[in-house]
Amino acid sequence: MPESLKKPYHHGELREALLQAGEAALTDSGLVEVSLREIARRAGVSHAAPKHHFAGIGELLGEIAARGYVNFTDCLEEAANASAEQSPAGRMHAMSRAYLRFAAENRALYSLMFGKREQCATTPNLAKASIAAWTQLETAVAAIVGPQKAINGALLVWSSVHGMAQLRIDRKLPPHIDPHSSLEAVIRMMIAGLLAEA
Amino acid sequence: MPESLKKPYHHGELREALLQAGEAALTDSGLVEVSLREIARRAGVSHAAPKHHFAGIGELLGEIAARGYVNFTDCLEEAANASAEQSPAGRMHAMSRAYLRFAAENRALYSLMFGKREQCATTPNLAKASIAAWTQLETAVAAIVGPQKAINGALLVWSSVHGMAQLRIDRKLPPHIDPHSSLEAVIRMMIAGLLAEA
DNA sequence: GACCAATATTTACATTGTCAAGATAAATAA
DNA sequence: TTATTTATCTTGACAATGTAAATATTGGTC
Repeated sequence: MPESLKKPYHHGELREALLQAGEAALTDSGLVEVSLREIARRAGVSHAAPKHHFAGIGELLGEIAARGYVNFTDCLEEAANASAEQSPAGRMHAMSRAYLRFAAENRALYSLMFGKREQCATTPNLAKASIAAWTQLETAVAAIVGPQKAINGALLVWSSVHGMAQLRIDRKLPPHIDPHSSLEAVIRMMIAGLLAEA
Repeated sequence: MPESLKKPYHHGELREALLQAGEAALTDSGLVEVSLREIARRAGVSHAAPKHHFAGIGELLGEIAARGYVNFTDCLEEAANASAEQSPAGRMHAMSRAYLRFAAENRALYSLMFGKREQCATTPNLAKASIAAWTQLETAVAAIVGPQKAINGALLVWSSVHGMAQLRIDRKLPPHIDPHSSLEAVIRMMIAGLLAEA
């Protein structure tokens, strides 16, 4: 074996490599099946190597979730700005659609971000990123119902969209329901509920 | 040790005992921590004894979830009938409140029922009980928006109430939010969204 | 060049879920 | 009543996991 192919004892970028391997393992194996040892295998290191970069699997998952939140917030922002209808309600509709789309396209990551794995540790990065997401939502809602009722309004929005996303991911909806075809109607009703309060 | 205290080799009612021990373990240890071996310990039998009554931990959890659904459906029915306001919207409000109450009082069981543990197997009992719950909800919604729009309406209701319940259980709401105090307002807005569609 | 701290590996241990092989008792048949 | 079968429970084993401790290797610093 030539010297140039021998893998070095020190990885060099292991922390970043573990985060990426973790994200890949998440989409491949699913949230429940993913394990610290498997992530280490994917990164090509021993099972105990992650210890020097993360206190445990919880911290690793927490950092992955934090990165997920950043991406998530960007997606929503982008969708709102790209919306044809630039009224507050129109922007909210676009954001809701983007929310559900993100959840459908990142099932395991979404479940991790929103509590399906209790091992996931609330790291400072995660706390910051998740608060940013909430603030974004609350701001968008305030543009509809005013700052006074923004909290309750945001709770309605988040609850309905999160509930639908999670029920869909977990396949807990009865078989005669096609969530995709009902999606627009549910968002419309939810916003109607907001407007009634405004 | 007197003969009368010596525990018999055969339990006699192990299946039922395991279900009850499982429910108890669920509320004590939480959904994530609960294990088949711990349930067996609680029931006072060896770790492999459950095998003769349940194919695996998934089946045991599935049966526990099924019993949870039955209890859940009863709670909602009872709340709707006990409601002072007997209009369809009033009954729906009472049911929503009962839903959130059930979730808050049975956190681990609720999370089990609604998909937080993928190991949970969909046994025939579970399938039947969960469909009954959905039917109950859809009927109550149909009384508000008519049978035509009942599916989408029920999806809105279930999504918002489930989302709020799960976010609360997982403590994923930002600290400045007190879900309990927002509860009534969110339910009201959700029903307003329904009525707007009617 | 010697030393030290950071980073990886190896080994070990307590858990878990599941399976296979025995032990025990209850039900059934002779 | 007695023998046999069958259901139930225990014991022991296996692979897998997360975590911790001890060891090896390397890069940076004096």
